[in-house]
Amino acid sequence: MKLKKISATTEERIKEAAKKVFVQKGYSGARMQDIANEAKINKALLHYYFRSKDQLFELIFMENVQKMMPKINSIIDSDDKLFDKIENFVAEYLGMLSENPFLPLFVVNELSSHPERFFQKIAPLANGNLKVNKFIQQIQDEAARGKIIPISPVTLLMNTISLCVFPYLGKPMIQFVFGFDELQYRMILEQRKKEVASFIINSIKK
Amino acid sequence: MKLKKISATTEERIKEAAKKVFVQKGYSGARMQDIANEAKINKALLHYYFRSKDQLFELIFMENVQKMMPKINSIIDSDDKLFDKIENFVAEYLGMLSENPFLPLFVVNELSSHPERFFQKIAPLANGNLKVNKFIQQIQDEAARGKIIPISPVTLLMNTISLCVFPYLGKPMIQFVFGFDELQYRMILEQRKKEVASFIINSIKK
DNA sequence: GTCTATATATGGATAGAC
DNA sequence: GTCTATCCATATATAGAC
Repeated sequence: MKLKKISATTEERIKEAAKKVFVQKGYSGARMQDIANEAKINKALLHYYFRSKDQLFELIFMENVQKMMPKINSIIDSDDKLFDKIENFVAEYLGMLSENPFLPLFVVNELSSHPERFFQKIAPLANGNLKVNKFIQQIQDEAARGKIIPISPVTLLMNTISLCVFPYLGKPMIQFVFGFDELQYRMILEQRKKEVASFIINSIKK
Repeated sequence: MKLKKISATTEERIKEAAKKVFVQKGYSGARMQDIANEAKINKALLHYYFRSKDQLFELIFMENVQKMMPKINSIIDSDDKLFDKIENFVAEYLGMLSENPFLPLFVVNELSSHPERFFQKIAPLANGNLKVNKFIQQIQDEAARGKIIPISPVTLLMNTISLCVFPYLGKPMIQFVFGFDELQYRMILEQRKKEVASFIINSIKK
């Protein structure tokens, strides 16, 4: 019996490969040859599908950045109670990160080294503005009711994101400092899914 | 009256310039020409002082990584009480970061994109192992005495480092998401020096 | 030590055959 | 659509004058 085509289209293979290489090496570290090798195709074909390195990068970058915002917004802007919201946020965010472990470094790194690329071309489309109004109100309400300590919403959000994201950004550094191997580190990341929310809630609970 | 030479030696100027450029653009993003311009000298002179880009980078990288470890160790390994230790650690660490705001991205980025460079050549010298024994003992003791919730020392340290470092790594991202300008962000970073330690202590205190 | 000029290598991009 | 061969710009590195 004839098998259905297993391999993805060339275009898809290139995008997969490009993501892998860009994420690993950053824009300027990545070589078109690396991407071609990774996709097991010829270098010229990259240019056939995506005119230039710049265009290929922008596409990959966009596709991946855009994944992040909507999810975050829908949680931040939900009607859940504050503690539930924090738990949902952490669960959702860490889940997304464990599926895209290199995305934060990719974003942070390229945002830092080529801010102009981002702010000129990508930011206008990405609509990066968080919907924080409801969230701010909740924090103020809970503080007024004496349920949590007074804390600025920005601080709370920054701390939450820090606790979620840093272990992915700092993976090699942390592994080095603590001496963890890959398996150990994966277990630690897994365990954090349980720990992080309660760490945050503890710190603001009265 | 004859003034003492104000300008640093050429070698020093190159190192300053190289740090600035490498930190800003990463290894592969940095151009020797950029460094030469920054140091206001000729490109050839770079090679005269430091044979190759690779060697220059390694030197800069090393010098900066080595700054981090000893300080951290001396605090972690001190005889201070746990809460004091956390406060000292955060104060010291955030102080260091505010003097070297781009160092974390530099380290994390290069560690991720060129792990081989680091692990082969740099790690053996840097002696990255944290002295955590005393710290572990303290946490276990305090938990046994019911002063803090049970928490793994690794988790506590990772969270602490996350809360300190991430705002520097994710600066452009956070600025974009929250819409902060430079001044606002600097103020937020400044404010965190007061907030972070108590956030952590709150979360583990019973 | 510092410069200008140049050699050499690398990597993005294109031409043209199939 | 996919390949090989090639072009061309850029960047590292060196030679050699001062």
